[in-house]
Amino acid sequence: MSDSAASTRALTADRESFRAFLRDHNLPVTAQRLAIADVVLGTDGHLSADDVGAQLAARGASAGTATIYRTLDVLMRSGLVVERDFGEGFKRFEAARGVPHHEHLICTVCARVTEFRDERLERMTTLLAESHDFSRQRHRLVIYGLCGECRRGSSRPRN
Amino acid sequence: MSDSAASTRALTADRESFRAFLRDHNLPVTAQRLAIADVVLGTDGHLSADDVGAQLAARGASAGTATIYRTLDVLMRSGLVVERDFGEGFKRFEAARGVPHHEHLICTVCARVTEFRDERLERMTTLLAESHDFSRQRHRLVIYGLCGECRRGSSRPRN
DNA sequence: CTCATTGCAAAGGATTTGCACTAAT
DNA sequence: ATTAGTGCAAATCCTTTGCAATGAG
Repeated sequence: MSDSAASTRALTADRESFRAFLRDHNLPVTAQRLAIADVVLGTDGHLSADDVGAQLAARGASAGTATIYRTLDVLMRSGLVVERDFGEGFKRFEAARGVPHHEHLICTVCARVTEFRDERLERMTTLLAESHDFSRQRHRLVIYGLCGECRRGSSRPRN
Repeated sequence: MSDSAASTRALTADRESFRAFLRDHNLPVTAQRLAIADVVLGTDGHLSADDVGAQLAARGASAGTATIYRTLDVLMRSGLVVERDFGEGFKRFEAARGVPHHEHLICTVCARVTEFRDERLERMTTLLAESHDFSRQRHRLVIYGLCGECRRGSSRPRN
């Protein structure tokens, strides 16, 4: 099975989940909501609100800025999308894809974002919190560095 | 020796470092710069630009918003202050106090910020980056949870 | 005296909100 | 028909910038 087939199938499932969420909450199913959901749930990237608008345009659809933000909010409340803040001055949105939690590696040259999960780290953060009289609820780790491609100089780094 | 005596001494040293930095870079030593430096270097908290303005007012001093931001920028370039983004929609500024790097624990009830440093974590992030073909430059870890006081219910939690 | 800083106000970018209009149920 | 959603523009929040007036060296 190809990656795109897998992602299409995942998208279909999530799309249905979103419709169900809207129905269960008596929220109208609008073309804009579905289009925005398709964009965000159908990508494994981390999109800004602006990126979502651009993706809509690329697909021949469109939605006002306010609608994009409002729909992203609905998607977050549905649990299908999570919000990320990498300290760039704006938020990014990522399909939750049922993944419980993961960390991010960000390339300081090309801004590529890579995800990973590590159990030892999960345990370590719990212990670290406890040793400072905190009870851990969640954590966020971002590692900044050079990705392989940029380090090997495929394109000349600017930093 | 009391804590306040220690922090006053540290403040004096940092204040001098800042004057030296200004001199070395042919930057005028102004009353505003010194007042802002005093506020930020004399606190071990994490202040927003707004907090700095409020602290200035509390001390009978004052500076325009632009000057506060511009001076915070000078302080960061001098290495005496570091910028933090906890995803609140604005930046916070913290006296570097010669500490090379540390993580943050944030209480989700009272917003208290506690700092700590852990060598194993430093090493682990390097290894995690390497295992994903990244070369680590720096990282940021924030653990959210309940601080001891809030957990013990000194004041009733809202979460 | 000369050049950088200051403060104010205007400009900016990201996000939110008010409101008349349109569409879903 | 109702009720909520949509788009636009105005408003907000944090931060930066332009520029005339001010102050440091």
